[in-house]
Amino acid sequence: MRLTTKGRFAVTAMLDLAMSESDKPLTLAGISERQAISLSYLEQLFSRLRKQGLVKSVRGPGGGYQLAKAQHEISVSHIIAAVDELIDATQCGGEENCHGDEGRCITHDLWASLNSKILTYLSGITLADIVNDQRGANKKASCEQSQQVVFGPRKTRTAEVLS
Amino acid sequence: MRLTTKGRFAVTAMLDLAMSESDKPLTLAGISERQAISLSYLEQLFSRLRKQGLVKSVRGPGGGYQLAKAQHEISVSHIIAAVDELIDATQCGGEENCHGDEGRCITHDLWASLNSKILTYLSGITLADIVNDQRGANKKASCEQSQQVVFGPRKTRTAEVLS
DNA sequence: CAATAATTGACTAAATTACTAGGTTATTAT
DNA sequence: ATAATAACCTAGTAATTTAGTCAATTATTG
Repeated sequence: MRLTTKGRFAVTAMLDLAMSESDKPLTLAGISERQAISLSYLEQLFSRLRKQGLVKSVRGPGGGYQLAKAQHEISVSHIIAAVDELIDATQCGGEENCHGDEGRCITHDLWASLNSKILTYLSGITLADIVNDQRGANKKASCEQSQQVVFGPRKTRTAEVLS
Repeated sequence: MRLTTKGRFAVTAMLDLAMSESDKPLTLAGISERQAISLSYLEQLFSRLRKQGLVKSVRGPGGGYQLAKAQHEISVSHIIAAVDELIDATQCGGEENCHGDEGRCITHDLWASLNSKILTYLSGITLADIVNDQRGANKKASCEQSQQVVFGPRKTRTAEVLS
């Protein structure tokens, strides 16, 4: 399980879909504009999301994308796994290079254990959870109050507007 | 908070240190061999880990690295934050592009909220937790506390094996 | 038919990852 | 002292991933 900006884009786009009150499909062009993600990049992401059965598409005028399942059935881990290439956590491949010396793979197992914990955690968070959480605990959503991570040196590299 | 192979390398290397019974420092060459990570790459990672105060170094023969704190004081999020560049979660930079239309930044906030929850979760898992968990000798399950529900109702979905 | 919007594929710049090479210091053992 | 050790540092580089462009095609609607 990786957690990169690519997955963040996908989650953000899916949240955009989830928050739509309309039962009509939303166009990628609209998502692109609202979330400031390039249209072509969204096309790549939604190609994977569709193949994984997370969204369904409607072609032609009035078309677009809709969630293929209920919000509470789509977890964050589903979305991230759909757009990320999956890599094997163990460098040794799991079998071959390990039996030689005993200590070799212990930390691999430790990481795998942690990894599955993270995966379990993220698979327990659905689109419905996030949307409800936001609607309940928020009265005035604006950008100013987006909480920042409080670790390490905050370099506050202000994101350039990369439209 | 990003979760990449780079962070995984760092966590793996720190686990290697954590599992050492010896009170003597461990060399990067040893970690490199045991964990199959290139020595020079480890040097880069440990340079950051040292500057963040997670490890301490001893130079010269018999030297190497040791944890700078107790195992239960070093969380996974500390390690990952130490080696990763931190990026701004909001694309708009926080101010400029947002006030125009209201819907623009809602999902940004949603993501930021999710992001901080992941961070909270990972900061609740320490090296001691992972090592104890692996040794099977844990009755405390200190990860359980941070696993308590932050969102709404949670369906404990078993993690699919995709990593 | 014309406009819309998904779908596909090939291609590219930029960034990040993972690693190599070659040095310099500080410390220990001989 | 000196030689070996191992951290520390700088620069570069190949491979991969990210993020995006461009150009076509296909299906649907009006």
